[in-house]
Amino acid sequence: MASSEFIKGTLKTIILKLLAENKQMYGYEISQKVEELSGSEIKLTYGALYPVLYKLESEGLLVAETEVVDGRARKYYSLTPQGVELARVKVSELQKFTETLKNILLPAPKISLEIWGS
Amino acid sequence: MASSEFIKGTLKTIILKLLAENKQMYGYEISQKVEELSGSEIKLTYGALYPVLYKLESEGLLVAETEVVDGRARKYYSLTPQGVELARVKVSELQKFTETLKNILLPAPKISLEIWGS
DNA sequence: TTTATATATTTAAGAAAATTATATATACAA
DNA sequence: TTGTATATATAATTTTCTTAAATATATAAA
Repeated sequence: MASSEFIKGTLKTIILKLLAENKQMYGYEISQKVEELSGSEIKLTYGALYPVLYKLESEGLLVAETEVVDGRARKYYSLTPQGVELARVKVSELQKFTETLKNILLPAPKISLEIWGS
Repeated sequence: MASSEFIKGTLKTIILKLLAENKQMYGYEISQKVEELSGSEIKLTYGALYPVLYKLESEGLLVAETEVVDGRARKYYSLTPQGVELARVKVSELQKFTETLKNILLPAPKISLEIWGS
């Protein structure tokens, strides 16, 4: 599983957003969903995904519930009220950040004196 | 100097972009420019900025030239041809990534059966 | 039947990247 | 002489991610 170098710092927010949207998801499902939504551009590594889930759980932002489906164990995660609120804040912050980034990455405005002079 | 957690992974690209745009900049100037362009949202820490500049230099992506201005030393950096090319590629990749992120962060489309049924 | 593929979680080891903190040095204004 | 702004450098630490490997089940193909 390869991934874009740019996810760094955004992973937690992406996970919170997906859980806010879907109420209940398991780890594997989250990684599939991110791949789908990104047109295969972003592929979460499990080594990154699961530790983030455990950390969010330890911080009381989500709760886990294990179920056995088709003979395989699945751990469903869902946001606590604090998790819902953090998702709201983080998504908003990240949206603002991407707007800022856009401004920085915009081609430099080439102000031509000839326009002003003509 | 505090900073948004989201810069992680984008710092190198931001620096390359600014240098591609301005031909010649020194470290302090880069940090000021990022603060200005981001409306003070992003504040680079020097502990992050300078090591990135040294690494880019060691990779042959930029060259440094020290000048003394007003009794203080300044190190001006400018891109090599390889640096110019990498800036082009990285900016393009990051723009694509922000578009992808936007799609993920978009509020979930709420498809109502009632619309289809009415 | 055994091989490959897909599903699903866990975790260790290491690398990369950033934060925090500190040091050094000059100019200038209060 | 004190504080603020300018300017670079770097060490120590922490965070975060990648890479890799282990475990386990279901199912389809060969």
